Amino acid sequence: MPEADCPALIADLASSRELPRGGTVFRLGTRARHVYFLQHGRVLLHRFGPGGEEVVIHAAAAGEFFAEASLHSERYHCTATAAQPSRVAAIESAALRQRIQADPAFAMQWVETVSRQLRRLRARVERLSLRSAAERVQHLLLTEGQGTPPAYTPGGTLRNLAAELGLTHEALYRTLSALERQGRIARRDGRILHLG
Amino acid sequence: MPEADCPALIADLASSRELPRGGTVFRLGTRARHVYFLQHGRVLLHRFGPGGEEVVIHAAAAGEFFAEASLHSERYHCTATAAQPSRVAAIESAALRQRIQADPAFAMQWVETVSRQLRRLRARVERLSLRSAAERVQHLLLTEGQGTPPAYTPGGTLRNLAAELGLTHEALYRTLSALERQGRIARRDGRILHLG
DNA sequence: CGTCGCATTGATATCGCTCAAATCCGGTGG
DNA sequence: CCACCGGATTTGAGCGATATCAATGCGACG
Repeated sequence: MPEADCPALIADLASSRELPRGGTVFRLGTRARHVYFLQHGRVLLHRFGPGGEEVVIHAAAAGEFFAEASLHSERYHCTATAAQPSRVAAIESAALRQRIQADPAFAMQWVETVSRQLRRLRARVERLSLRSAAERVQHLLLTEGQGTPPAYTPGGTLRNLAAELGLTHEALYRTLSALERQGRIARRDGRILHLG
Repeated sequence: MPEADCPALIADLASSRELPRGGTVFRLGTRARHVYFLQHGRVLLHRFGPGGEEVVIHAAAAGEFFAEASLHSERYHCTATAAQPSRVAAIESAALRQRIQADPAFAMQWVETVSRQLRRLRARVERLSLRSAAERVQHLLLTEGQGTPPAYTPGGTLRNLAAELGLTHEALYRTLSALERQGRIARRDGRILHLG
């Protein structure tokens, strides 16, 4: 099971909380006291439409911060619940805000943390805008791959990867097989290599 | 033509530059001297694969910052070119970094700017992960709509909206018609209303 | 050893893409 | 004022890629 430590940056401000499946991290309308870091599991941020339909705004994955907006907002604008048994680190917004204002070097690091996420997310949006499964896979390899030829190591299972690519797992399996048959990618011990 | 002013926050650090279609904003590997704000037009951030295939990492839209990462990076990791005649405001990274470190209130505002983008982008990723066109439209209305019932006003044309939703314009037109026929949405003077 | 989840492959249905054409609209120039 | 043009909007027909449903093998784990 992947277990991500809260970045050293703010480890001293964080306190961990364990949540069962379905557990609530925070609720819409309550005071925004904490920013969170997901150590493991899966947390959904969602809202409800007028008719009661659930709308997922963000599915946080292990190793990510979420609800950073509570730094700048009085109350939460959505509800967060655990879709799986999860462990979250809660960081007091006030303390974090305080430190950003008091420690310039820390402020830069926090900006960097957020900016990096932004960049990755933009690449992901671009990837999801591609129409074909093969294009999405190749975009992933070329933007997230390391070394030459670009090699990508899925963080979790291929099923998870499929979800991240906006595909069903069946579609991803088939696409990988097809690309491999065409000699455009290769798979070795869990990694995916991009060839010409 | 939409013309976005550079946020007052940093207007005094910015200097505008006009670009023809195809003009280069910055190139891969050159020194990361500026962060940019796109006033109007369209700028593509892209990289090239081993075989020379272009990979678009981000398509910046009017009113957005781009290349914020140059605050934390020595060199640009991609190339940016104008896909249309565009106007960009260039903000010196060094000056911006300087101000973040010297002015705590400014630092908080910059963090807020970036965090807000992050939140919107996450919602967009979630939206693009939905399989059906109707679901994407309703997600858009419920997450980006204002008032009750939620009303959404497209920034540009429906064609542009279709691209943002990862659909062809034909698919979007048909989906809107179908939803309207089913009484789930209504369209009045350019706005789209979500009903039940 | 049974169960559970992941990986994989097959068959079929469906939704959205592609190509095509008609209309509308604002702007432009004669 | 009108003819013309380009781009947006809208609707149609057909096809293909991906979702969906289904089944199997496999490894981990209790």
